[in-house]
Amino acid sequence: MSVQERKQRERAERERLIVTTARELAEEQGWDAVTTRRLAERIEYSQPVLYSHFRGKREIIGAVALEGAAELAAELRGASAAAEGARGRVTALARAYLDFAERNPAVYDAMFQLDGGLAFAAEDTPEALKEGFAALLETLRDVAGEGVEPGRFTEVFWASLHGLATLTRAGRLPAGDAEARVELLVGRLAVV
Amino acid sequence: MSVQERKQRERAERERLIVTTARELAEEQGWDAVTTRRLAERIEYSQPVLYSHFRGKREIIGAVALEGAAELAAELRGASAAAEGARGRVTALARAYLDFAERNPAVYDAMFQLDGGLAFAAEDTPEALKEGFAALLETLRDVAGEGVEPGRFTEVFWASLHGLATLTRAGRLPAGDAEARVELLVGRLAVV
DNA sequence: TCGATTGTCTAGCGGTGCTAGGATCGAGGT
DNA sequence: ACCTCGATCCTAGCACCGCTAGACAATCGA
Repeated sequence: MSVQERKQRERAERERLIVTTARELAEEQGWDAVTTRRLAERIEYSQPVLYSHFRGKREIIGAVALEGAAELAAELRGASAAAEGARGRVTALARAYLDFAERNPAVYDAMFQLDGGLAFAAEDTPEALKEGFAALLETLRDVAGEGVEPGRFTEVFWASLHGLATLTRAGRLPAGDAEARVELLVGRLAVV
Repeated sequence: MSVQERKQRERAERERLIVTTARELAEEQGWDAVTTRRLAERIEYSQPVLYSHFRGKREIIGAVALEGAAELAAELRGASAAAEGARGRVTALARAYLDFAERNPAVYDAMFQLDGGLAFAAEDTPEALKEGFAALLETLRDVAGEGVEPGRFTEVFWASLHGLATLTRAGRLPAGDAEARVELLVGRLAVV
């Protein structure tokens, strides 16, 4: 059965190749440039092989989004763990979130702007997405304040970060004062 | 010169027709359904006439966005003016903003999610967009708090609203608790 | 060694945004 | 009243998109 195992492994590797290539291409030239033809050319296969791994382009975006969600969750946890004090952890968390969005705009788009066919806030929400929310919740629960549900507080805090991330990147907010906005946001929302 | 005037008027009317039809179609079936062919068919002209009014689809989206921005600014001013007290005005403002986004999802997308080719936070930012920001600023300056630049506070507040609006509509946040989130956000951000 | 299965490709479908070039029509001058 | 000519609009088509059917080659089990 070693042959089948090898084939299965090669197949899995190719699937990884597709996802990472899609991500690279998206980061390089934006998601508009990620066409099935270009993607196929980059991985040096024909278009139809993409459809033997994924149902369509949407699912490829979803795979990139999932990969990104896992990374984001890990970075958030790392940033929070490295900081001191409740307030310090929250600030580090917010910085890490915005930093991730800025360093991986295409991945961030795949997660939150584009339709990757992923379910949110539902039963069949993929584990990686729940992990991301959980990573936020763990740190934010300490600063939610009296009588405020940690989950709800996390939603609001997350939404604010998301708004800052998207508006900044779209040029809707002046790029320079990002740090000042974070300070203001954390200072007001977090109850120390 | 009456003939030329009539033609000019008819041309302006047709341009209005294009924009309102694009908006209708987008609200009905989403922006993906707004193709130049469908749009042309609805206004009962051929495709190329669209390009005699707009440089391309992007500019049509931009025109819808501009129209929406003017409406949003007016609604925000109205809501704020109808409420009592600094805190009450801010809450009314936030509700009005989120309400607009929910009632006009396609227009909101045109303004903030899609590329309408509009400049933000720059010199050549269209008047309607500045008006929208100004409408927020007028009410929010009263609750920015000591030593906080009203403009920066408005940016943060706006970003939070934007995050709530987009995440809620994309199903990323549970739909039911919108009001509770607004209360929490306003209660924390606004300094009364 | 041979049939079956698996894997991959070529070619093509209907759709997209956008444009070139020809037909039509009406205003203005003679 | 007619004719010219410019503005206006449409037909047809380009290159590209996501996606798929069907032909073909390679590999496996008997």
